[in-house]
Amino acid sequence: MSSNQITNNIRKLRFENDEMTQQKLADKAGVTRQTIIAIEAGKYSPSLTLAFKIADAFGVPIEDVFQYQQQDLKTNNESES
Amino acid sequence: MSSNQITNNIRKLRFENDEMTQQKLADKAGVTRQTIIAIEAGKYSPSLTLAFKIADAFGVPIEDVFQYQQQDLKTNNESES
DNA sequence: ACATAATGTAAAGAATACTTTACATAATGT
DNA sequence: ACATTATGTAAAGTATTCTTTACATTATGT
Repeated sequence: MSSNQITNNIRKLRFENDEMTQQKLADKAGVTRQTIIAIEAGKYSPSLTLAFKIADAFGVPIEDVFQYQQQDLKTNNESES
Repeated sequence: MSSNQITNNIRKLRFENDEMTQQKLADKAGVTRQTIIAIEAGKYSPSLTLAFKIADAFGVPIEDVFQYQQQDLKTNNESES
């Protein structure tokens, strides 16, 4: 239940950052490689703390790494573009 | 151990947003009032999903609500090969 | 051929986030 | 005085995240 509403660009960012390995990212973020694998694969979403650490590892804001797919909180009409 | 490294401006943002009550914020974020109380008081940090929902409730990016106090950033040179 | 590095799956247990229920207090309104 | 609203504490239970361990596959180097 409550499947994951968060997508991410971790794989893309790893390759853009000198092909950083999952292990290297795990070290930088202070978690295990398994955690990186699971999050990168979208199996579950990280804690906010880990999200900050991963974003820091790439030197970008959280929003550049993770995107929240809001399904329907309510009809929040914000037509942009 | 591993006490919370995340601070937040929820209380300030609530009052700036027409004195939004904790209950109202909880409704908007889809969690219970207890969860809002605990996070606002810094008892624990939210999941990334909830962080996004709370930021959305105020119409601001996550960084405007939550700040990561990084204590020791890991040096880059420890698994260089 | 063999070793090593990088990625992947799986599953049990520990740690943390979140819910539910219950009760308490101060402030406001009738 | 009484009811209602907003905030707070606490504690037990559920759900989710994260760790630990083990093993598999593909690619690269010697």
